[in-house]
Amino acid sequence: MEDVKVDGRVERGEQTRRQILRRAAEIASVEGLEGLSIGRLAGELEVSKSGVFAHFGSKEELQLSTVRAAAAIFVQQVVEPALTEPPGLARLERLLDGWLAYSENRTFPGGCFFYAVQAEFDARPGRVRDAIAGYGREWNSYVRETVAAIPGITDPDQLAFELVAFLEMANAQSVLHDDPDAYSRARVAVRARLAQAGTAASTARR
Amino acid sequence: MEDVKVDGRVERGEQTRRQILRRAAEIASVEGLEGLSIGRLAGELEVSKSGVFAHFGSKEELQLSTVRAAAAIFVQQVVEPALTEPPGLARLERLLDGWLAYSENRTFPGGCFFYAVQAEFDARPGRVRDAIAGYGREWNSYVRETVAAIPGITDPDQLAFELVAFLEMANAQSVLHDDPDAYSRARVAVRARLAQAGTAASTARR
DNA sequence: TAGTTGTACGAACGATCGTACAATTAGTTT
DNA sequence: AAACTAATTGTACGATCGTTCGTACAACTA
Repeated sequence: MEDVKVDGRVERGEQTRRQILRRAAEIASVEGLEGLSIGRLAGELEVSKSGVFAHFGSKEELQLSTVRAAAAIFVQQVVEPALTEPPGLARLERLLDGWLAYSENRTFPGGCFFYAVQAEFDARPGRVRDAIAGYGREWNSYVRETVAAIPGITDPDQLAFELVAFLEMANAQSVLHDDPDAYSRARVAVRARLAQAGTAASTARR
Repeated sequence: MEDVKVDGRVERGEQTRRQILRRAAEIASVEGLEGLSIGRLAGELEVSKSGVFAHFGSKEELQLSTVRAAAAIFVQQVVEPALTEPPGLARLERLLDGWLAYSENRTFPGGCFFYAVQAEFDARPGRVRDAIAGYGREWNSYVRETVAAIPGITDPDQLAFELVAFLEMANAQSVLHDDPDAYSRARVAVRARLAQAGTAASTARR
């Protein structure tokens, strides 16, 4: 085994850091990354304000670390389960179902973390926006490639655009209007769209 | 003519108020309704902080007024042009095109005002959220009814959900990634989905 | 002309923001 | 046990937040 940390001090520090970031991601999914305040975070976690601050050195770094932490949770919750399926339609369906479950289960109390912070930072320049946009591109291209691995798909870019649109719409409607039906509408939309793409593919194959 | 305001004082006040709200809606589309600060607004408009404050009495009231002002602009920009078309497919297409133009033209510098503030307030209770949710419901039901007015449409709720999803996705992608192609993808998606609904309708009619 | 109303202003309020720095505690190494 | 190191704390700072207050002045009414 490598990387065995025997130093109890840094061990404790890393645990504190993890707790901070977990709570930070929860708060940010509801109040946004600007709504995140170091003082409030410290109060809720019952640690000192300077203790929280020392872990990151600046508010921007706290925001960036929060985004990274949320991305790790997203990958674990949505992307990794889909990787157990073989490439193709099965993996795509698992991916989309996983996303809807991730949103519906309120992995983050405010619904999808990235929906919230994307809308918050999409129009203001800076490192936080760049990080969010980077993860967004990664997610888009992962969906596109998963779609493209299905035989007979003609326009994976277009199809990925539409599928992701259904997911985000479900999240938005559910959180804003407390409407659980949004998810079933998204599932209906996904199923119909994939069926359409499937028949188009088999028609083109003739 | 009714409502003739001859009082130059309130006339001047209303004009100031309009200027404040126009700028407030612009700022909020980029920085959010919480990013709106009375001091900053006063600074940019070169009026006093207390002058701005006096118009609304509280920050929450300023936010509510800003939402109402943005809604009026939205209606004028998107809803009203569609009303010149007769109910049916023509009106729906005009409505969706109008929405995409409203977003693409950056009527608000941060893209669609309601996309921004919806994501900001969707998970926190209060009067601002209620107002935003109310306008969201109005918009959804207006799209649904416009869809339902097309002969042969079977599930207007589902179709409206999908169409609005394409619009919001285009706005989100365009603003975050500076990707103008997002709008053409949305237009492709809308056209294909309407064609699909149309053929389903004519098939069912046989 | 005298009195009243409405808008805008400047100054100040307590609270909270992010940040800085020295002191302290806990754990590791000699 | 002493020296050292890393995590955490307490105190303090300047800036900005929303809000309150008394005032100035223009515009209306009588």
